[in-house]
Amino acid sequence: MPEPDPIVFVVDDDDSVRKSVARLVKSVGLGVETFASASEFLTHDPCDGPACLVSDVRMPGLSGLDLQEELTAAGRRNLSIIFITGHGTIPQSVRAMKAGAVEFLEKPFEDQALLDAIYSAIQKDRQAKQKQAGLKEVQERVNSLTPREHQVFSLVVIGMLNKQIAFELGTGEKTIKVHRARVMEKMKAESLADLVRMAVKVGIGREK
Amino acid sequence: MPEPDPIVFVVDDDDSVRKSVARLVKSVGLGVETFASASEFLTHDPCDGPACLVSDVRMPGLSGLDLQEELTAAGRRNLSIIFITGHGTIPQSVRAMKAGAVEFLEKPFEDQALLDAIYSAIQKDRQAKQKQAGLKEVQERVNSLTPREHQVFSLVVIGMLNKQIAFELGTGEKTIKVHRARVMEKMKAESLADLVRMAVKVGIGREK
DNA sequence: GATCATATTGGACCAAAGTCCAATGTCTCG
DNA sequence: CGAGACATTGGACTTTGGTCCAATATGATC
Repeated sequence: MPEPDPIVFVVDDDDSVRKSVARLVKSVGLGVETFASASEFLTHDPCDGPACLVSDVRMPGLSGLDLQEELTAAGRRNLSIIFITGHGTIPQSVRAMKAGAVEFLEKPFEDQALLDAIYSAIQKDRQAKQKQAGLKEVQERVNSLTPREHQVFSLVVIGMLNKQIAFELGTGEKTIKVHRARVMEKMKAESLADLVRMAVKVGIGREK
Repeated sequence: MPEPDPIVFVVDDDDSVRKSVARLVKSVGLGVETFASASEFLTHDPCDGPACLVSDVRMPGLSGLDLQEELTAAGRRNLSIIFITGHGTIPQSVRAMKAGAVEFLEKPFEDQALLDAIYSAIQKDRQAKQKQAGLKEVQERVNSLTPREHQVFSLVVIGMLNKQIAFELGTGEKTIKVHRARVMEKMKAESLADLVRMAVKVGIGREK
């Protein structure tokens, strides 16, 4: 499947900044979409492909930091963010970085500095999205398990024997085998090792 | 095993700052050790218990940021760092936070703000040390494996059958069983699930 | 040469897990 | 009420893995 081209979202109330950043981004062949306010950006649909956000800090209405908070609170997307600001403060930059921002640039900045940050942010976003896609895939398989299968799954991946599981669930060993086979099939696991790796991924059975 | 009391290391060239921070830290019952320069701190032995570092940014000789770099380069310890500064800049704070600093405070700051940062840093340090201890434990077991055992280990944890492993290594299935049993014993794994979890921890056999 | 760790193989046997077939329940839906 | 989907349970059998025993070969070290 061909990966969509990376898109850079630009949020700034200053028209001239939007335009100049957009021009810069386009000049290196990246896609760009601009927004005049944080709330405007928030109405935008999340995108599938790799992306990042370049946002001003100080804006009428929602600030850039508020926007960052909204995005992480919404949870649905973990967009990599780069802040640019004319009159930023250290507490602002610290807060932004703590919340996971990739870069915090003071105006005026070198074009290359912004581009470097953008490349880095997109790369980070790409990896995050990839990881999340894998996790979601596994999570869906887990959700397709019946309650009983889920129990068996949990006990199998912490190393319990069928016999022990049967005792634990108050049933026969033969029964567990069938459940176990269904789990392997539904989880698309080719081996127990596979299954355990998936369990680790979704955080099942960390401790005994 | 009783955990040692947390220690706060303070690095600042200003004697009065060292003293006032030390007093503050002691007042809440935490241990404290002060250093007048980054290089002085670097000669200090790494400590086992939970700890954190409060450092000035601007100092004669090695700066606080240089110190941070040295510590991460040395690699031996991942101390949580809190920076305090009288005349810091945004680029400095961004660099510090990118490098993993817990907090970056401008003087003057509230006592409580520093204490909050210290508690947070110690907590983070505790978790990091705990995780690293677990990892080191497993890594040492892996290192105790003979070359052949290591091969078998790698193949077992990606889900291959003894028969397949034997073919892969050009030897008999019976032999693999012996190696496999040794691996389980040396790795102190009680089950295959256990073994796979350890492999995930040390990053062996992520992909097939 | 003797000792030790490592790698290798064999046999006999048991335990565990996977496979195939069959049979209960327990739902919802028409 | 019956039909069908699904979860659940069981028996008989095969394959795989683990365990106990023992044995050989190789290389390094002392």
